[in-house]
Amino acid sequence: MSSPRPKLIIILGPTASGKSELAVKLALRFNSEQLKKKFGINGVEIISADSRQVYKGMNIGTGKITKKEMRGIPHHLLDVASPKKKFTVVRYQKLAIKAANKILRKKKIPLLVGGSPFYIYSVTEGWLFPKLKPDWKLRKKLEKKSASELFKILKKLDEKRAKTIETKNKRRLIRAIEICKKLGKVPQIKKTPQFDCLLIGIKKSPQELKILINNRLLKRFNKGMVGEVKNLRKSGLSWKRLEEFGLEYRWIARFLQKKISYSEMVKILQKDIEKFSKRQITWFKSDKRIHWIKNQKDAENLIKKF
RNA sequence: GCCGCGGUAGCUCAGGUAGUAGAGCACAGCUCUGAAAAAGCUGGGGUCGCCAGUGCAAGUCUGGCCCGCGGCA
Repeated sequence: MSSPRPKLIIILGPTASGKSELAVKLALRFNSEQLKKKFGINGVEIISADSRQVYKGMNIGTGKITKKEMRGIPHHLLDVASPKKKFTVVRYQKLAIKAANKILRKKKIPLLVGGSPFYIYSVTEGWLFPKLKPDWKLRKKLEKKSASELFKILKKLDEKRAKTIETKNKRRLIRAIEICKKLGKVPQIKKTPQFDCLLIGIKKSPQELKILINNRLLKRFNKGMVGEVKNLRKSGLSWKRLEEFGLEYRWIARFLQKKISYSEMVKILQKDIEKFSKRQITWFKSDKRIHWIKNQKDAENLIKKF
């Protein structure tokens, strides 16, 4: 047996559930002299686990925490990439693990906070992704083929992977083929978890969540979210790129292109964010390790025990 | 009152020549091996406006009635 793994606390939950705010409150609490002494730590720092907040210039639409709201708590992995460039989960994983270790070296506790399940689990599970960068040129070529054609190609290259892959999901099929072309086969994924994780989930009823999403959306528009997208456009982002970001960026882009009206945009966006939150919940729901909490006190108690 | 057009899933609508109904959206559930706020999958739902007629068989043909929309008077 190796020495016990360092501790990592994760705050997760659907969008608009109040993760960022809770995280700051918890951090402030555990930064108090009393608790620092009690647990023999130097405090807490926050690492964002959000696949869109990593981009510079995407603030209102991603609900990125402001300097003021941070209340002096250091936040990592915000604004670490240009929206012009593709940022992927492997890059995130690397940076997040690096940040966590840096925090631990200061004898502080890292608090991973966010709602991007794929990103969160890449860190907690320590997935070892196939060591192969995306080949965008190849992808573009394969994109022209139909799903069934792609499936046939994959079946020839790697029958085993073909058995478990979704036969109509072109994006996944293309990635699998990409891997086969370079590595022969799609390797089975290995896990090397590096941290001892405490997973805390924020629980909200569907009705509650719907209201929170709606109110937050209107607030974002009032804060100038449309202007933010215009600025991104001005800085050289294509409509296609904005489309890729999804949700706010996708629908505002369509509105700015006059493909939909303002009221349509607001209505569709509201629905789309609700659907997104359901997808997040689907992902978390099957994870029995998550402790679902109702309030800050529950979280504090869990962390103290941990 | 007359003439047109329409009444099919919660919504918008497809359904030559009759053979017990489909699509998109919505809703519900799910997947996740370098785009993950991405990309996909599965499912529940309809006495086809009402009544009668013709046919072995009627959203589908015939007649009547009801409702909505447009036009004429």
